[in-house]
Amino acid sequence: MTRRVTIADIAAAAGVSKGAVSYALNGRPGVSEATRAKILAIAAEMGFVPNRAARSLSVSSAQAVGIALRRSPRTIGIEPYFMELISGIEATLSAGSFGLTLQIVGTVEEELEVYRRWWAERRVDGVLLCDVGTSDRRLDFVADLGLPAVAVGGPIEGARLPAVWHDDAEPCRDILEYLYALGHRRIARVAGLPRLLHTAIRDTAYAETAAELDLETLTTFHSDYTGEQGAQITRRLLSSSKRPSAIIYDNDVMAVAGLGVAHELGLEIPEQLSVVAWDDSPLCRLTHPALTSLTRDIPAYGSNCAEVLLTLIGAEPASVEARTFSVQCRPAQLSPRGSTGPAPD
Amino acid sequence: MTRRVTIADIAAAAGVSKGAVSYALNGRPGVSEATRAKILAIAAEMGFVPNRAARSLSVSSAQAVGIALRRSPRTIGIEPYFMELISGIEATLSAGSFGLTLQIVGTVEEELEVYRRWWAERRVDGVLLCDVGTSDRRLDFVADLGLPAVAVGGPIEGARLPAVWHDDAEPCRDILEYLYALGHRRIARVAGLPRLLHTAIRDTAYAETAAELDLETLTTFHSDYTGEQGAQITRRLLSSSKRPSAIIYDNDVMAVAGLGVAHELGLEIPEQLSVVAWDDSPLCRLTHPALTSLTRDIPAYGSNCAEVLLTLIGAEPASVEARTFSVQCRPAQLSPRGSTGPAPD
DNA sequence: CCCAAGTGCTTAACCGGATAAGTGACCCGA
DNA sequence: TCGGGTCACTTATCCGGTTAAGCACTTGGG
Repeated sequence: MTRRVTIADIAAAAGVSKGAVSYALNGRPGVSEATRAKILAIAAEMGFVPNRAARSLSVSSAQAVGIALRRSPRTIGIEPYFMELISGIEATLSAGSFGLTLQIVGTVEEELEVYRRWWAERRVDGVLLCDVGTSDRRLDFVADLGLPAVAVGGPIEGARLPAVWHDDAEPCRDILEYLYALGHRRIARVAGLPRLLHTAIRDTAYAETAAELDLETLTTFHSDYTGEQGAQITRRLLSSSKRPSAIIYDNDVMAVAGLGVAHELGLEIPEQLSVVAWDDSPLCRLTHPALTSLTRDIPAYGSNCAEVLLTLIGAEPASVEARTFSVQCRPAQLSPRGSTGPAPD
Repeated sequence: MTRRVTIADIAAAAGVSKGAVSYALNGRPGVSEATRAKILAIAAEMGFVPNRAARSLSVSSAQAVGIALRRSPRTIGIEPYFMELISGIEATLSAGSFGLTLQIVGTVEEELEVYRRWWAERRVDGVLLCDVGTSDRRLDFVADLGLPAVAVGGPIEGARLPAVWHDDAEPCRDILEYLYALGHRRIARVAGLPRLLHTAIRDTAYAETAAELDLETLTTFHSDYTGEQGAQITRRLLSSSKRPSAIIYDNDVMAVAGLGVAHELGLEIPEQLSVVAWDDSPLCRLTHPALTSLTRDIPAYGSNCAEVLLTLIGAEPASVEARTFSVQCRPAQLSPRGSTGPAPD
């Protein structure tokens, strides 16, 4: 149980003052190169690591960013998306020697309260807002608070904070045109929560493309992203007299559940039904047949978001451009696999 | 952009000294009840939240615990286990107003380095060690460091720190006896990483039970828990001349992948093959047929671990019992579903 | 030769809390 | 009436860093 080393210890060992040690360690002028080298050597030898609280108190920065996730404990694990996102975020943060603070909340009110507390406590220097909604109270809330934040999703019109997002419209067109080319005319879509921004964007894009092509029907059912609802909606869809020949799911979990229901009903995939999933996670390759899906690099996306947040935190408060710019990532690419094929006659 | 309120602000507003405010807010003697009430009222009105860094610096506690996960960014999302665990941990921590710091690392060396840094920085008051191995360098490392830690897994003989664990032997017997009762005599097992403690425990338990029952064969293949390896091993197993009539998987992801391979080979489940999965996540109910699996309450498990860690952090350093006790949780329960049935003749 | 500027370091204040020690005012009992 | 004890608060110091200000000492230009 070694004792923690402070700059006072180093100062004593080097025969200089605390101030000189601080200057030397932070690469600031005020000490000669010879002294600096000596201090650095002693610090390294003693295994010095600055006390985070002391530094935070001095420079008013926590060297940490926060994420508050609004999910139920039972369903949070099933979607690979978040862990992949967090993993990407974390990679960038730790490269910049920032920490990641995670909190799971139940309601928006709780989430806002968490942001307020983090801000007041100075526990984090900024936050990442996930699950951006069409009208999202959190955006103004954190902006009013003056808490640096980046929206993981967009684009957001009139935003007071940066957003990092993928174009969702293009992949929607890609999917529909692909299915159309395969001969599908009756298509169903099991969408996510309607209050989420990307759901709304996809809704519009699908509707527009469906109108351009001469599809017979494109019916959309909104769900809560869980396997249960995905299965339930699929069961209803496949039992109806006018069964679709293809179903598009807004996430991978519902697509897997839908595939299960198709098996349950004895349908051959892709001969009798084609299935497409958003968010290509390893989950899409576990099933048989493997799921045709829209591939995005989620860890890279997380890294992007974290980079923008770090820039924002480091930026001068005056630079408004830095606060409202938004980054558009490469749109998702369609990865055709075994779950899609020509429409039945 | 409101300004943060400090105890000096409250002191000025109440017409008392900083010290009196501190006593009042912390419920310590030293102020009259009338003054205390007045100070509390003013603090509440001004929306006071103590600066975390300042308090940490004074009391030498970070009010946070850390988790370092050793996983690749690409596969970290697929296993629901971790997110569920974290969610349970988080619930307990935030109830005790502790924060959770998460870091993802690549190697053991990095992980140890993270613990050392966290300790030196005083960024966390304690850590949770996941994926406990049969001979785990981390246990001694954190103990030597004097960093409070709880092992998420066990039991660990001669442990210098508390462990929270489930009995894994009993469920192993349950599974084998259940499959035996269904008439299965040729059983295969796709196990996890052999270096992990619970894999070793299960290895032993299966071997013992297999010896008691008069099973024809129980072959075990070790894997890395990924769907790829699960699929690959399953493909080999099912293609062999002496095909098992039942396969037990050490996690849900491999079981789902195995189910996919069985479909791919045209096998009827459960008529021709029975499948059992460990760790009943929502994933097990997405497939068709739904997977028979071993149900544990992972969020509750996480909560338990966090509680033990909080106790440990709060405990007097002298109390050795508190540092080495271990908590055994309710063993996993077998939840039979559609993926298991009588053995074929 | 002397003053100004620069170098290299020390000193001390500060961040925002916690807390030991100090200080009156008051009460009580001998 | 006076010493001792308690109460209610203030003062001052500390935690471990950062940083403005101060201070010797060197150097160079006029």
